[in-house]
Amino acid sequence: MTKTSRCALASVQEMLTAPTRQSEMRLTILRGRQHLEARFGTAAALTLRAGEVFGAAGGLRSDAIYRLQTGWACQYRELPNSRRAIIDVYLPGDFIGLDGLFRARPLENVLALTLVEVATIDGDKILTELLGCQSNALYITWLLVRRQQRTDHLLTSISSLDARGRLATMLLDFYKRLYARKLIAARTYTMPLTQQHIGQYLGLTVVHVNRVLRSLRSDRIALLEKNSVTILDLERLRQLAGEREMSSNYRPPVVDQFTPAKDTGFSSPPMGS
Amino acid sequence: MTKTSRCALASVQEMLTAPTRQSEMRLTILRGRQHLEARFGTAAALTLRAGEVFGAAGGLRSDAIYRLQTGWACQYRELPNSRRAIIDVYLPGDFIGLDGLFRARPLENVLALTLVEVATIDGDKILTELLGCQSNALYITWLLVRRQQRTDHLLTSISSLDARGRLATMLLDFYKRLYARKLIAARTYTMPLTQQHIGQYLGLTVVHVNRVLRSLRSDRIALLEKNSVTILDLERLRQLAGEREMSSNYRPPVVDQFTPAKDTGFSSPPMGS
DNA sequence: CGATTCCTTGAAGGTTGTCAACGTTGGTGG
DNA sequence: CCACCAACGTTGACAACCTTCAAGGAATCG
Repeated sequence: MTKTSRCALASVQEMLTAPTRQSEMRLTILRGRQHLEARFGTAAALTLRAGEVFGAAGGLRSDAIYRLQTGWACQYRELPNSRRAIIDVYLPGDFIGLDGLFRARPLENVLALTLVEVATIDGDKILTELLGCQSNALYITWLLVRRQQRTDHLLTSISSLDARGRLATMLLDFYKRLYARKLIAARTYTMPLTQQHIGQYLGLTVVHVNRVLRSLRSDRIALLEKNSVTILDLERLRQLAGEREMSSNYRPPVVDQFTPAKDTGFSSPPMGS
Repeated sequence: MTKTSRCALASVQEMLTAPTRQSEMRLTILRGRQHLEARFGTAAALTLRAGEVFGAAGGLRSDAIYRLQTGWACQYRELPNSRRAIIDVYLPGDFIGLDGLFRARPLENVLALTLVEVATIDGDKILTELLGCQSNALYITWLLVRRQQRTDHLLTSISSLDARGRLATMLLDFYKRLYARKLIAARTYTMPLTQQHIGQYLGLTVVHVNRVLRSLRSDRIALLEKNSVTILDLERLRQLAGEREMSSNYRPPVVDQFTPAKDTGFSSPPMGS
């Protein structure tokens, strides 16, 4: 623990960097995940129909925490315009409302996109309590950072790609997230967003979303019909989304280390052609 | 302090809502803030010139935490396009790199926009350590949520407003943030972003930013020249930004409760005409 | 003083939004 | 079972917004 011993190790750590140092942190985070899992395991489950708003139903307190067990949901913001912007889409396994400490009212702006089952941890100061334990705090921080990264990604996509690129990003994104949780195995998935929703998510009009989807279809890149997405040409989709070309030594980022999947093991979707 | 007395107060708390219940949490968070302040007080200060990238200079570890003491900085993302999207702008007083736990390398994508002074807390597992204390964890969570809210706001603005609206949002935003920290008192402030940066921040081209700025000037709404912003017609600026009209009982949101300002007291800018 | 970066302006063309109309689907009640 | 309705999807024409290309002016720094 002396200053000198740490310095002596510095160069070694430099070379090993992440793997070793992270491994102990990983264990701590995993403990946090297990703890939160256990909490949600015994939690009251709530069912919402498509179109219902979280917090409107049920006497939920302002700082409840949710975990989406099945179904999709989204968070939105409204402008006096009567426009609506969708800022995040939640998939099965996602946590919702971790920012609840700083809300005044119950979650008003989260919408069920399908029939949805949510586990709810209610309580007056639940977050404060959870943050009292280091491993929980680490896990919650990790979850908040994940959410931030999703938003940053969407923001980048919207502010620097055209409609085609944004659509490609979105389709790819859902694919990766679903795959990482073992919710799909092939390049097809059901996506309950309506074209209206897609427009609100990507900052486009319904009409234009429709046009671009058609062009993606006619170019045999991707297919969306009846809530079902099929990726036909992954490589071109990635190009459109502005992702870097794959080199031989490319290692896809591990995106979902700490979200429990149906099956443990690898967590990156097959990206090869 | 008995359970019954708290229950008896429940209905009263309902009416007062936030103030009372939050007050104890506020104290905890404030302890966290003081703790972090103290940490940064003794921290090494680093100086960067405009255009320099954080983490490039100095042997900073991957999970260092920064606090911007003076100057502006921004965080960006790059696309293979060779395009660049600015996803957040940091003002004096802001913390940078709290998501560092989950980075592999030192902060590469934060750029000094001016001459910048940053206090740095370096160390192998500094975040893990900080999260071990409840009040720190609460404060850090609060900071992460603030950052998320900024991003959400920007995202909403970009995805549902035209260029005029986005510019208005940005000008208003900086105004509010600077005002809340007592860094300005009037409706004028210096803003070191170049029009190129503004374009990258709002998803527009330089040329168009220039044109829209000109139109805002000729409509006597706002003025930007030589890194100096002057808000001429606050009410119209707010309308453009899509903010709700002010009603008589409108209470502006308190945005910056826990960031130390030059002076304690109120923290919402004057919004009246 | 040159060189670089930033700002400014015009003209042309592409992308996206608006408006309007119609087709399709799914649910509901007679 | 059919008629109806509402929500969603689809298509065309046109206008508005924004980008691209190009070139010149202004400011800043060595």
